[in-house]
Amino acid sequence: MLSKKTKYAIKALVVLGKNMDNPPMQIQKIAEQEHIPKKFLEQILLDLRNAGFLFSKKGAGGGYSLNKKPDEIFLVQIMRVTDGPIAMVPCASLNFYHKCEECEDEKTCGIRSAFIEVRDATLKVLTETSIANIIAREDGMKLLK
Amino acid sequence: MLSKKTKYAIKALVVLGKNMDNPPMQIQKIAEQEHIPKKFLEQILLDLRNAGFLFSKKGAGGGYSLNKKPDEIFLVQIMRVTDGPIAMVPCASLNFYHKCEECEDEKTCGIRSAFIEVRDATLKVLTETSIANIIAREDGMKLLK
DNA sequence: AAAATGTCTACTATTCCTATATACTTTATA
DNA sequence: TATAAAGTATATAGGAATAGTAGACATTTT
Repeated sequence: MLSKKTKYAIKALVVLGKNMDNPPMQIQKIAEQEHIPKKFLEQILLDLRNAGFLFSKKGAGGGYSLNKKPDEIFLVQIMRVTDGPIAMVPCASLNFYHKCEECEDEKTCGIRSAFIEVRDATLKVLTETSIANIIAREDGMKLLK
Repeated sequence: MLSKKTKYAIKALVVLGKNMDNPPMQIQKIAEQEHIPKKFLEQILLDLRNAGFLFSKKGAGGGYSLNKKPDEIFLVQIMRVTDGPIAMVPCASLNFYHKCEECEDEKTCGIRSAFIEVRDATLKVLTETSIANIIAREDGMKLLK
């Protein structure tokens, strides 16, 4: 399961992706609109900003906006910042690898091998899905209603 | 990430899958062989037994053996017993669905839509990979060494 | 100067995971 | 039939991670 932190992060990025043509949006407003606890969201937006996804402006009329184009921000990037590894076992992780203490021989571990496949299948979707893509999905689904 | 519980569960099933032609194997022996805390493993094996994967025999000469053929036990089934949902967001789960409290309209949620795709990609591998398959991988990798 | 915003650090509460403890039941066999 | 060798079952403790809160601070606009 995603942490709520990651889910909120994606939600915020989607909102800001929809807000591209407007002035920066305040934490307060995002929090209300998406029903996210404001103080929690503050921290999350800060992380996203420090990771380079967001631009922030202080003071009156300030707020947050995307620092990249919505089609240049992918789920996999967000998740690695907020949740860490994508893989389901540490020994199958590309970016957060570490050895399973109990494992005798990783090289011939069938479980690891299987979960590398899982990782690759997951990664394919996560690296292909951008904020722009999510917005497009929503536009599509709203039309169908 | 998988819980250790699930990882240990899979390890135990693999060991027992390799032990098909022999008498039942004791918790103690599995625990030692796989470096799993014995008391923790007891609970896990009990869950697997109650879920129908294992057959157990009490008393001297007792132990655990598989209750199904290794090619009839799939990762997805094990994970659902020990960890629960496969999906990364509750609203995208097939077997453990529940609504995201903060979500306004699930029907047009692009995040949900994307994570249903992730779920399906993950599920494809997990439903195709059996204990027998994992054992076959290990045999294959050992030959290559 | 005052108000509106984001920044930063620390703290707390809660939940979940991992593991352990203890008492009990069943079975084999000496 | 007594004893030892297993599994069964439930409770609980400790720790780590997650979720959320508080408060003081910094910057910018008006």
